[in-house]
Amino acid sequence: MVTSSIDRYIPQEIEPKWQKRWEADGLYRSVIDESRPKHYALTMLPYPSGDLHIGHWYAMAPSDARARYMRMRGYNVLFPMGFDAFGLPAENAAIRHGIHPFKWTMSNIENMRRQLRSMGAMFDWEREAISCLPGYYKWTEWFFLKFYDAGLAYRKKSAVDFCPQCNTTLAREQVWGEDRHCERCGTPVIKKELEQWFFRITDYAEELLDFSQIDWPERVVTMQTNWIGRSEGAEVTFVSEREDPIVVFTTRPDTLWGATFMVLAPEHPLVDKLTTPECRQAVENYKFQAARQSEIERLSTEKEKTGVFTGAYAINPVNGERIPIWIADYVMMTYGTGAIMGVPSHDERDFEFAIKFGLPIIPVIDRRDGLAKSLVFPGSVRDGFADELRAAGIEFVTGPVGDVGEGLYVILHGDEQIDHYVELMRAYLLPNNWNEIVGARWIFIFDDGIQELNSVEADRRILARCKEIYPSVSHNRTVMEMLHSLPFYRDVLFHAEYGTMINSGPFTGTPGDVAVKKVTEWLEKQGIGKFAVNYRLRDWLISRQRYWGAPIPIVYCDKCGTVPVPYEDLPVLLPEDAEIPPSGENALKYHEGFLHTTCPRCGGPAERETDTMDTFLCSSWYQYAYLSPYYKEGDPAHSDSMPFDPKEGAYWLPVDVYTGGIEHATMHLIYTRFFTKVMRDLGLVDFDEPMLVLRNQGIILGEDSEKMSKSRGNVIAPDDLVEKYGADTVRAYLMFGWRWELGGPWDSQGIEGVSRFLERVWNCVLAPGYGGSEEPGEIEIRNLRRKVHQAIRKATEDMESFSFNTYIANLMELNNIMLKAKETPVYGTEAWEEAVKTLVLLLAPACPHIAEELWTRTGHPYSVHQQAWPVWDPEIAAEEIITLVVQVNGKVRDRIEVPADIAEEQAKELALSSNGAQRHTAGKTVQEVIYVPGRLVNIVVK
RNA sequence: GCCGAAGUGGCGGAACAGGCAUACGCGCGCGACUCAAAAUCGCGUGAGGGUGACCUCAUGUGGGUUCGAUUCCCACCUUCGGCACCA
Repeated sequence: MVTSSIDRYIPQEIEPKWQKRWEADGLYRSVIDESRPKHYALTMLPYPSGDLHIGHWYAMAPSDARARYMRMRGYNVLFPMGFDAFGLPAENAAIRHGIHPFKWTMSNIENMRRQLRSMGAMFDWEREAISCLPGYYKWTEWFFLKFYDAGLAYRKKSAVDFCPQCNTTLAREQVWGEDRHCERCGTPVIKKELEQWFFRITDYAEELLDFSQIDWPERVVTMQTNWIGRSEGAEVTFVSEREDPIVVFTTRPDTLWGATFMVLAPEHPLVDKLTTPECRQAVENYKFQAARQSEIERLSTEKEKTGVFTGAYAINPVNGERIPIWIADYVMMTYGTGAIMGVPSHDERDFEFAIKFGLPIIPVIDRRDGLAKSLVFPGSVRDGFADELRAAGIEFVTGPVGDVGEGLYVILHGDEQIDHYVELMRAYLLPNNWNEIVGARWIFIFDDGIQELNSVEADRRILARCKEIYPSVSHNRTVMEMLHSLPFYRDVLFHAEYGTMINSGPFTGTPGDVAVKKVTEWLEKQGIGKFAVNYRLRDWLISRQRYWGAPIPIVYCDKCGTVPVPYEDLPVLLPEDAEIPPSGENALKYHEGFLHTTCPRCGGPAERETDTMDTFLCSSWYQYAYLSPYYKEGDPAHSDSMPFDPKEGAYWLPVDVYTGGIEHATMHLIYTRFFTKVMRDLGLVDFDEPMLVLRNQGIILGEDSEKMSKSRGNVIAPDDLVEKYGADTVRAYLMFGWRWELGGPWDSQGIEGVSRFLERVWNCVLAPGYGGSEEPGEIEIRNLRRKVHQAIRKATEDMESFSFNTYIANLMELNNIMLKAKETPVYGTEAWEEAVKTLVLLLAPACPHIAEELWTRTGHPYSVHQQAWPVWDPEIAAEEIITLVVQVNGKVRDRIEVPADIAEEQAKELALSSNGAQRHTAGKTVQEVIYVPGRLVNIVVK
């Protein structure tokens, strides 16, 4: 079996050899085979930037290994590859090097194909799909028309995010970070009012929140859930004094009685109508500022609230209170109804706004913690008050109050204490003074009685009284503003928790856990509001002002307006002779031949839409494109065409396992789910989710633990590594070095270890071993077989759970044990042959080339990649002798070797009589003996 | 601020479902081979103590549950990621 010449392991020789052979044989061609179960393994397609980097390898090589494992498990596996080929870098290259985006892209693809081949992955190249080829983007355009026909594509003028560097609008998902920068180039975006095309992804918001059919990582589910941002509440209709209904969305209808003002977004359509002549100028100025502000760079840290009064008033529908209507940029036109009710007592933002502009703040929800505070001003009470407090067990400290002397800072807990305090205060308060209790209760004690802060009216009354007594508070516009000037009170002036309703007319006393529901029901009955759900998710802005993308198949006709290009005329081709302006503007806008066309409806002159589609559209359906790339059946296309071969779809879909980076959690991974759900509703597929299982790999950092970048000079180039170590070593190291989902810094010494491992495997399999004449012992043979079968079990479990690092470690362990056995008479036995065969088979998914070479050299028929995954025999894998740990009071004191099937009583006996146990139980009483079969005996002593 | 993930030797990391912490690899030390070095092979390698058998401590920190906790619960600290005036 061993070849006579013990060649060295030279991956550079064997790898290209096998790659050629596999390709020539079509070994990885995946065709429909009803006799076998299918497995569609998909890994995210690369953008053809020109070079495959180590991150691509890290994503693809382990994915390939797993696809190969599934194949050995008997599945008919589809593992395709393609290129997400539209996008900006191609245009930038065109500007910089004067090379056409198409040429640039295709030559990059050529190079990347070579690099991908060097990986030795089982890609089925006959299913390759490139999104910038007309045969592909014809279908991307077709999807646009289908969405348009279904009412899911619409054009709207609105303020959208625009990247000045990329010269194009962006979807909300593509604007990242605190400074709201472009996901691609990092430039902070600006706002622009533009007519843009949108996809109605919000129609699917509710369904997109349902992850019950898919096994996706928790963090992706969480990110998508947060991104969609569902919140339940109510829509309530307020009416302006001039009878204009203003609808607000609130999650806290239970705080309605505390709404003391309204705020509209500056762009709200009612603003112009509501604004009174006196306020018009200020409102106009503010609107202008607000629009401009988003164009200036946003320094978003703790922006102070701004806003202006419109001069108009609305009536609070629950209590008839007349409340002012303001506009402010902290209210977004894009969320809810673009208008809010201001409840400053129970919303931090509204509180801040009300304090700044002197709007009344009335608490309407009780504090659940019962905390209240009171500041006793110096000289406001008779002597002995502090002693009374002490006697009553009331917590307080003495401290300076401004520069007027020593006061008492009192902290109260619960109604009983507060009532007692009020009593004391009434007895001790000196004439012409007042004292207030703030927090759990809102009580103002004057020398002639007490007043509660329970309405806007009370606010005015109390404030007037206070000003009378103490004129230096005269500048305050509300009671809360006055209280707010004392830092002691600040943390109890508002709270956002649920609690019993107070100061809320007939609802006063309603407990917090039912308040929202009760009020909502009542609102519905009254016809002034209704239950409502809001989402943070926005419709998907798909227009891009770029040349290098799939054209939006729309023409604009003076007579007929917006007219979709007929299906039969697809694709709308990108003109090849377009000149990319150095400004980076859209070349299509200046391409007369493209721009001017005839209206498909009336035949008159018309202009084409020059915006192209977000490249995320191309990648939203690529898993379907792979089934039958550039599908020709529907040529010319028709509304009822299929973008892929339904026979292929019926067999392969949906994707069983999807692998890729987490950075797409709220972009590609939401879009493709949306696409699939629309496709289902259009009757194109019969399932709800595109990918059943998703696993994310982490990121490989440079050796300096920093993100790899050319400027840092810490980039690891896979081509160099393949040249030095061979692809198998690179693949195995990428699987071994880190927890796959976490990634981490590259280690150029770590890969040496894996390289040594493969050399040891080579030698283990091929170099001659024991040459003596002793007969092998039965126990040694059993031990080897046990290890082999345990290794099969472990390798299988690890592959199932994507635990690639332990999968490799397990093979290293097996190899280490085999290397020892090799120097014994076990070498050459049947058990040895089984071990060698198993090692090669288990290694095949990770290191396909060396496995194929060793397989052939050990006399097996080509190909190792058509072999079945080994099966372990539980009986052979079972341990006969086990090490039983002997603990005394939970500490390991001894280890004893016992038969695996030892009886409990016997195990306990042996444990008790063991040296270690004896040492630590001597002179003590054994209280309990715990036996965990196969693991340990724990002796509890006292 | 909110949401999520992760903290284990010098390093990457392992540990079924609460049961031997540190598998596997890197690095390091010693040894063999060599005139020498590299490569390779062998042995050792969490910290501290003891001549020794052994003992004590150690999975971010502090508590708790348990016969027993890296694992479960509570609080906190650090790092990373996402969101961010979302009503």
